Amino acid sequence: MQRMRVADFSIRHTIESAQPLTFFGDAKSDGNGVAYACGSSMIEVEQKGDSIGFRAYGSMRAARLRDEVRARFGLGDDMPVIYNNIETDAFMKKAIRNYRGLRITRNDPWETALCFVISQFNNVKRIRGIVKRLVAAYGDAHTISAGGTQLVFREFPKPEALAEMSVEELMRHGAGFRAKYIRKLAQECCGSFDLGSIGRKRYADAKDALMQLDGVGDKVADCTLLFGYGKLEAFPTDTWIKRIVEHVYFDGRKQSISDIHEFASERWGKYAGYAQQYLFWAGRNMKVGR
DNA sequence: ACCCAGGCGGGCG
DNA sequence: CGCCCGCATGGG
Repeated sequence: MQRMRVADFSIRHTIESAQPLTFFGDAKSDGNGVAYACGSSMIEVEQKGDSIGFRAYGSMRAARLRDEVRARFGLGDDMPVIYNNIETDAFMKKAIRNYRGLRITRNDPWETALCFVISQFNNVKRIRGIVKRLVAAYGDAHTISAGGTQLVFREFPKPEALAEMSVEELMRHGAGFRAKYIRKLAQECCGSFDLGSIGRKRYADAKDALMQLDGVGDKVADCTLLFGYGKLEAFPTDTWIKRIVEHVYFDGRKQSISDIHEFASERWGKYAGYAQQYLFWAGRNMKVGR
């Protein structure tokens, strides 16, 4: 078990706030830890006060594990600077007070894109169920021995595994009308579409490229850029964010999606993604506009 | 029963 | 362009 001191970090808020880890990781019962598959390794992270402990089952060197955990949970983000930039008003101030330590996680782009393609016109509980059934059905299995007992886990399914499944087969896991998008996304990602090149583009170009994919629109592209590529200026605008922004900043007046993008970009700039996650989680838990 | 969910593509004006 | 509609499925 390695340990690391952390400031301005809450693993609970981070893993509960409907990020990719919510969809494929398993939270500890007390909410202060999570286990997730990272390639062929299983990683466990838990938090006690201002330090985290973490370990990997499977072949992962200590230095690589440390880098993975640091990157995955956004522990390199300068939270005092970010808070200073997004604490623009009373609502944001309260959101930061209530959810301090919530970080933007950085996940595998393929995993992120798939999770958010599944998220469309769906709810968090069902998204998680569908993702976990896909992992159980199509993820490569690994057995690890820990203290005399054996543990089996499955890694996230590779695009190659999903690409060869029929739409009907994928629908058996409750994916509904998204099954055709899942299949096409998988085929593209193990075919001509280069997910690696997206990260090297600037935000606007990367978004245009992602939106070429069938089933990836404005919102899924922004989620993929934020949680998969760490592009913190992305401001995913779903029904919750739209309603919250209209309620908090426009006195309830309806705004278009592009109005909201423009507003967020002007107000929070390169940290709009962080503002979005605090708005989303605080507003959703307060049922703003509901 | 009815409504909605971290939207998207297609068709229309 | 902007607007409107249908869409699989299951929980509240």
